[in-house]
Amino acid sequence: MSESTRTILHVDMDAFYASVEVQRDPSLAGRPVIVGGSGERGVVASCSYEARAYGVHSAMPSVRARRLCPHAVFLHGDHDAYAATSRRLHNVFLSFTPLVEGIALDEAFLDVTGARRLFGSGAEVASAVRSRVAEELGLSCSVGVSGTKLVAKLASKAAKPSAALAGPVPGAGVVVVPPGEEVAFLHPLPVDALWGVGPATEQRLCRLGALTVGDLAAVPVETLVAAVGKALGRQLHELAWGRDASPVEPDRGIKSISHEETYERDHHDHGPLRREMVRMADAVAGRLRAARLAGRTITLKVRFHDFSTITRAHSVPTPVDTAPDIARVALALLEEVDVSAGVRLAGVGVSNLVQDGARQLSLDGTATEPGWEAASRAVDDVRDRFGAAAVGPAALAGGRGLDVKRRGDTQWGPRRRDQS
DNA sequence: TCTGGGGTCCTCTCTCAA
DNA sequence: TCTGTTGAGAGAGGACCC
Repeated sequence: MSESTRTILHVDMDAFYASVEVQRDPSLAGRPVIVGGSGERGVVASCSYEARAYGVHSAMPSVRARRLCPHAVFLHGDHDAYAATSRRLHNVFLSFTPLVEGIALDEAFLDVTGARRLFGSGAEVASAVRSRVAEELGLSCSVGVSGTKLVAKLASKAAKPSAALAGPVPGAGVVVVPPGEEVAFLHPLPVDALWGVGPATEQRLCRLGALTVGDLAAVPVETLVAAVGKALGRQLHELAWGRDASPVEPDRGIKSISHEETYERDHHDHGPLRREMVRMADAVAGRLRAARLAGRTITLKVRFHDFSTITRAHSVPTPVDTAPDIARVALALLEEVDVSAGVRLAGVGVSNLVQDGARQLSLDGTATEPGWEAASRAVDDVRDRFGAAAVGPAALAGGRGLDVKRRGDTQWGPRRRDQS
């Protein structure tokens, strides 16, 4: 099927986390709501359009958001609730097409090329999706329609509501960029609208005189490659001319699983960081087993007081999925790092993943630490029945106790001390 | 303004083996 | 046996995305 005949939707929920919170507590409707980390090192994950009217936006430090909008309702967020809503959303999408590629909890690409006979034109499918999301979830979304993923995504952005002090101004809801009009749609946009252009690349493109996508399209591909590298240079050249044949991929496998945490106060000794390694290894191991995965490469991440960040990785011969196996490597890597300057963030990740059943046996015919595997499954069973804090590594007993971090618990930075 | 957490991908460098 | 080349793989870090 040729690229021009594809019909791709990009569906993007409007202020997703904040909207779910308003749904859970209707008294928040019409008020500025900010979801994110509440501590001094937290950031905004999502905010309502009422908060955006004061200049608040996602990824903004919470301290600054509080200054801009002191009367806002600050919520720490509930990842599990957002994930549950996201699953219902995904089911709505699947009722239109099996070709659904989730990008995040609140957005997805849908290839509805095969659904047009049943549901009508791209614009009609988009309207139907919006209506179904509103009916079944009580939430609003914006939809972009085009023949390519990039343009569909930019179109959904153009369809969004906007913020104003008098209240949110509704957007178009659906924006369609018909075949043949992609270049005219793209060229007036700033270069950072393109995938792969962040602050660093934008600077380099600026030096070439490319401020808009149209400017960029006029730059010879060899010049682009020399400026930003082979892969990105070629990709930007194609995107600037509206060429993007990347398919909607429903099953993009997980490549890595990691856990990291920013601390309210810097750590200057190995002691507390060793406990953190054990705690995070336990959390990562639990998620690996839940996904029936194991991994060979364990990576330690450390961010220092001055925000400089290092990673140290080590690969083991046999894929692992138990906390002791992961912690052993992470602790060995940690010992090689001088932490005296102050560590604001530490993290543990596992990559080079294989399906649990595909794990190879070591030379003596056994997987690593068979005893730990049985113990880990038992821990999973206990946690399924009694909660994450019911059981944990002995090394964590006392102190912070069995405060085993699960995904999303401190997703947006440390909490304020006056919050539990 | 002072920067979270969870990811992916790319590039560069180094090492090791053929 | 020694040296040079080449390619693969691992590790580190940067950039980007949501």
